[in-house]
Amino acid sequence: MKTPLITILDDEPEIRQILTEALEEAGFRTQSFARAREFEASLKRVTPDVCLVDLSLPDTDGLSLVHRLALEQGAAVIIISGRAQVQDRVTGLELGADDYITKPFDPVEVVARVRARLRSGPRPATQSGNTAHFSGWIAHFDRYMLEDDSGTETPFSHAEGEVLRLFLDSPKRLISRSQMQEMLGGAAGDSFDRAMDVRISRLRTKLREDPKNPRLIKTIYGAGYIFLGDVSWS
Amino acid sequence: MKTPLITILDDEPEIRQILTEALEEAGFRTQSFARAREFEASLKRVTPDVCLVDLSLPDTDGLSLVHRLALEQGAAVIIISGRAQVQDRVTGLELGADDYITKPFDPVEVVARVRARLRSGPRPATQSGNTAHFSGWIAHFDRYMLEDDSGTETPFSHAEGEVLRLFLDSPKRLISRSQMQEMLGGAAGDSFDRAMDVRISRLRTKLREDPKNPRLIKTIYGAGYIFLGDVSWS
DNA sequence: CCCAATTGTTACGAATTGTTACTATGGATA
DNA sequence: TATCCATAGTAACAATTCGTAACAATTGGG
Repeated sequence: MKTPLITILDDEPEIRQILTEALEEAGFRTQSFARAREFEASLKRVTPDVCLVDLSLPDTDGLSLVHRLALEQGAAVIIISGRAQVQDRVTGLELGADDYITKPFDPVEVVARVRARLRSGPRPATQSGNTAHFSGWIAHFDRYMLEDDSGTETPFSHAEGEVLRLFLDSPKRLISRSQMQEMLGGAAGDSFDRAMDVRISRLRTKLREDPKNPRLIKTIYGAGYIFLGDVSWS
Repeated sequence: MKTPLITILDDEPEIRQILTEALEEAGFRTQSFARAREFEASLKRVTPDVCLVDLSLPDTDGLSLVHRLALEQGAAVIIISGRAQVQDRVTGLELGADDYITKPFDPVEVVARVRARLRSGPRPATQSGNTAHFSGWIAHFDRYMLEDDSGTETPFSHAEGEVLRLFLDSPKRLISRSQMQEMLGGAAGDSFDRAMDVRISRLRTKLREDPKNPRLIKTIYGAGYIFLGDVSWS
């Protein structure tokens, strides 16, 4: 994993320096800018992992900048602002910021919040894609088609697609039976809903899985299922 | 997408009510709990999208709960705490919380921060904390596989994994029988649950242990078990 | 209405887990 | 040391959960 890149956008040199120092101490790469114009220019070349943005900038309306950032870039956005009213924080967050820190701040806390944002991974694409790649397969949810590594396509049904999407949205994590019931049919009422087993069985057939020796959908007896395999959406 | 589920864990009824009201007003489903025990019981059935957790709970150490939540569950964790020191906030975030809100809070801001967490999607599968090395063995909890020093892999079951994880979380410390009952099934109802012995016996078989001459799981007659062996997680 | 595709239901075999029963061991006591 | 008994190990059995084939119900198109 590359060392994450954090960008700082603030017009006060002192703030920039404090943040830069603290972040580099913590092992991150940093870039800092005083004005939005330069900041946006740099975005065309590199994509930071987290952006720290001060709202009170001379040359732009900070909020609209945050809005565009949050929408277009994959970076997490943390607002650092002197405006501490609840209303300010709420509008900042509603516009798409991932966190809101008020001045004066403690650099240690800023670093901790940056780490928290990095942990939660890259921001999901604004348009959640409907094509997923995993372990040699491609699932086209727009066409209900499953494509194997040789390019052969097999159709899958709506019910199968629901289960598959559930797995692809939470790979490498235990998904309990009741969670599946809730997210899919919802009618979990009395316990024995074997329909779910059958759905999974049919999906497994299409994925050419052997449940005794699963490469993708692993059964955890008494607990649920885990989807192994690295998923990327596009 | 179904309406997100937010769980609230706080021992003050008033706080629970305020948060429940605000969140339901905002269109979320909610569940609230006063004590960690009930909260954890419900986690076995459903996975919330965001957990709001008060740290000052009567029946558990809130921080370790947060740590487990963040590691094991896919839910985002927001700490709500009366402790407002920077140091408290930093340790909360470092342990895996996604946000930290101090009391007194404005419910509107809480809702905005919950929305921010939902935007950033489900927490990515925990890359770290799922693999343990010990005495030539490697336990892959993400795949339920046990790898010996020659690289041969053996699957272990959910029940075996629960016991193994308990040992690996507290190596070289006495683990009493009642502790195991409590942490695992919890169904310690009538006293002598030999199921635990059987679980351990089966785990020992997989670890190729001779209980007469244990290298890893040592029985302390009348007291419990001790896991010998140096464990490191990655 | 008929047909085909999809989905749910039932039934039975297989795998995992809990329970019982018996054996072995540890530690106390005389 | 010999004896007793509570505790632990585990083989054998029972109960639970899961996989899936076969069949029934539902849906949608002619």
